Formats: sequence, C-alpha cells, structure tokens
Amino acid sequence: VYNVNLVLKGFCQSGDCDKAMGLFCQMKRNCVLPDSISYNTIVNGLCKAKRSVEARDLFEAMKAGDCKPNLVTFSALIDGLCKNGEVEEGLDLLEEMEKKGLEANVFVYSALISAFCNKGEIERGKQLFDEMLGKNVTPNVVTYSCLMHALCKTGKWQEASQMLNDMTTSRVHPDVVAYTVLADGLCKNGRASDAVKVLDLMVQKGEEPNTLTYNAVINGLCKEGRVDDALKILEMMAKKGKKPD
RNA sequence: UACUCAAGAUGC
Repeated sequence: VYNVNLVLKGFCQSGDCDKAMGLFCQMKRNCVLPDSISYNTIVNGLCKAKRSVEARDLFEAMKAGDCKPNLVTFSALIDGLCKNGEVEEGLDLLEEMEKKGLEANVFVYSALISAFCNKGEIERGKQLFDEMLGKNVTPNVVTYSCLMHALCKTGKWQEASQMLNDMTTSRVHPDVVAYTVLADGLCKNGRASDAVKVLDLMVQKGEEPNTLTYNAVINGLCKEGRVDDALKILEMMAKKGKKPD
C-alpha cells in the first residue's frame, strides 16, 4: 500500500488523476487494499483537478464503506470545495465533522480562513480565527499568513504589520512565506519602503529571502518609480550568490 | 522514536 500510495500521489500531482483512479481501482482487485491515505490522496487529487463533484462522490463512498473519512479527508475536501467557490458547503462539512466527533485542526481552519479572506470577507475569516482560539486550536504560520494577506489586500497594512508582531509574541515563527506575504502586501499598498524594512528584518532574524520575496520587493519599488533602488536589491541578491530569475 | 495523504506568498 505504502508504495502504491506514492504512485497515486505522483499521478495526481502530474495532473493524471484518471491514471491514479485507474490504479486505485486495480488495488482493490489485487488484494492491496487501499487505506485511508490512498483514499485521501485521490480525494485531494480530484479536488486539485477541480473535480469536486467526483471528490464528494468518493467521500460519500468512504462513508458507506469500511474506510471512513478522517481529519485529512475532511481537510482536503473542505479546501477543495472552498477553492471551487463552495465555501458555505465547506462550512457544512465543518459542522458534519464536528458532529462525528472529529475535531477540526489548524489545517481545516486555515483552509476556511483562507477561503473567506480570498472572497474579501475578512470579518468572517477573523470570526473563524476567534473560533479556533476558543477551541484551543493553535494558529500557525499559515493561518497568520492568510490573514495578513487578506488585511493587506483590503488596505489594512498596519493591522497586517501588527499581526507579524502578534505571531512573534505567540511564539509562532514567521517563515519566508509569511515575510513575503507582508512585504508584497506593503508594496501593493504603496509602502515599498516598509517592504524593504521587512526584507531587512527577515535577514536579521536569519530567515533567508527567496526569489519570490525579492521579486515582490523589486516589483514594488519599480511601481513606485524607484528603479535604482530595485537595482540595488538585485545587486544585494548577487552578493549573496542568488541568481535573479 | 524514522518513510506515504490535507491549508498560505511574487511576476503575466
């Protein structure tokens, strides 16, 4: 099963969901019974291929069979529905899992928060954030990043900047993505100078900026007509032995 | 106290 699961994932990742499904069906015949990871891999693959109807069907089949949906199944499906614009259905699933006694974790909440944030409904995102705190589910760097992203997109860059401090005081360590989200968000709000400060801060904290980070800041500087400063960033990359893309 | 499944970022 172990080995077959890896291949299932491989097919899904390369967009060959159908091949994965074919292999999945063969497993049952060849007495390598699919386990929950096999199922979850397919559910997730279907979701990523925007085939949420089929993902749901498989989910229903799991409920009817021996391999019941677990936390990962719900998490993958909720995210899939959300990304398919069916956020309310995602919330329904949250209810359903709770009724079954499965406790939503940070993956489930982050997926939902991300979805509401992307729809521009930050308030609902924040509500979920409070809800998870109330349930003693600890937000992680992904949760914070989603919120920072949304805050920046709606002009609330101060709040987003504050959130970086919040996470530090909550002992959640910002990673490259978190810093990049904020730097980019600041740029989008015409605050390229602040973005450069974020860049400096992360270096100071020992977090290596990557190409995406640099691109965000460079783009921000250029949009403000500060092309010379942008060039300096390129030079800074060169000094570090980073290849510009 | 290992190995397979789920959530976040740039440019067009």
